[in-house]
Amino acid sequence: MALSAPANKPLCGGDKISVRLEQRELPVHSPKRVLFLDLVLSLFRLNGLLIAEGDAMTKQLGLTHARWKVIGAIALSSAGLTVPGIARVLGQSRQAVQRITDVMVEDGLLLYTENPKHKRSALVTLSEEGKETYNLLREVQDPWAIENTEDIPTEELETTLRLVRRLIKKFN
Amino acid sequence: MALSAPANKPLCGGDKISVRLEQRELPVHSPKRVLFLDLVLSLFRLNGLLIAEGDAMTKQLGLTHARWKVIGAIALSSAGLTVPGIARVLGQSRQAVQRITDVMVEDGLLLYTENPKHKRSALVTLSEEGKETYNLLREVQDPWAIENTEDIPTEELETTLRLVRRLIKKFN
DNA sequence: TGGTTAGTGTCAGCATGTTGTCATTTGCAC
DNA sequence: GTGCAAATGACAACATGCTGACACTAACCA
Repeated sequence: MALSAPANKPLCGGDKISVRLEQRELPVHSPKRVLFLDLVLSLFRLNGLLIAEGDAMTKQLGLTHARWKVIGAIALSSAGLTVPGIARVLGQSRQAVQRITDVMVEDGLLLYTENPKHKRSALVTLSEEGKETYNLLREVQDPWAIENTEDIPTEELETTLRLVRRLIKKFN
Repeated sequence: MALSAPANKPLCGGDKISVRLEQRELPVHSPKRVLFLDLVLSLFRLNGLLIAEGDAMTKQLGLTHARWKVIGAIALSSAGLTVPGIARVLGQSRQAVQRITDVMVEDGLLLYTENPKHKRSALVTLSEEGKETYNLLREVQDPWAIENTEDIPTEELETTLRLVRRLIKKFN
């Protein structure tokens, strides 16, 4: 096995090794089933790659993927979000989000502000520093998004997004 | 916020809360860019949901997502895989895979067998118990795959898979 | 009003994954 | 054959995420 991946980077296939869903020792099923399982496996890989992309992209900003996800969620919400609210948006446990936001408040990126609708559950907002960071995030994220979509037809993006949303709804 | 998610489950939105990529305080960009960022966020959520699905599906088998990913990768490889090989297939670091396989060997699911091509790097194979587990895995996975695709046109699955693969190649 | 149910904060334990580091082995070019 | 770069194994530190548990608060209904 002579591959050229750096020793400590996630080794993200795509080189000589590629997995196809072969049918071995088990009866063949519908091609759609194979298609779907193949898609699921590919989604796992794409997820990892996207996180790696984001981390590389935001390393200079001192962000990690957990952090820019939170910043993005807050920045995109018009109404204001609580910790469990962010968790719902990101599809994670509230405990996981709580831990991240606690550290980010300590680091001065976020603020807990009073929530008129709930005495205990504070609203999480961007501090001035957090807003600046978000703007910097946008500055690297936008060119990245544009660059990666310029050769992809809008219709394909729409079809994919629709299917992904459909699956999300299904598993929700 | 009156939601009905169990207290300790990943709170996977989709209910009243939905994030749309609004443009606030920043110039509007191409709709494609918004589409793409929306897709990325959705993929994060779908990834979490798929893992949760898989975990729920395989809980009775005593598997976790890290484990059925490994079992699946080994079962689908015709040539035999080393630890770094599995890592490449799954798009993860070899260290992470090594830890999982070590435990799975201890648990009797996997075997390290001699690798004629490499003195130090053993081939990871399924033990008898591992093969049984894989068959059980297939028994729950296949109906799941069929159930979740019966109302989705094959062409959409193909378009999505193609796009996902394209992105994988791009980030690889 | 009082009670029940759901949502939230908090702490702890554990599983997973990345990165860094270093020694050792392989493979390849010379 | 030698030497070097890449691959691998091994260990450690750290970030992230899930689950369980328990107390407290909010919301809702009879």
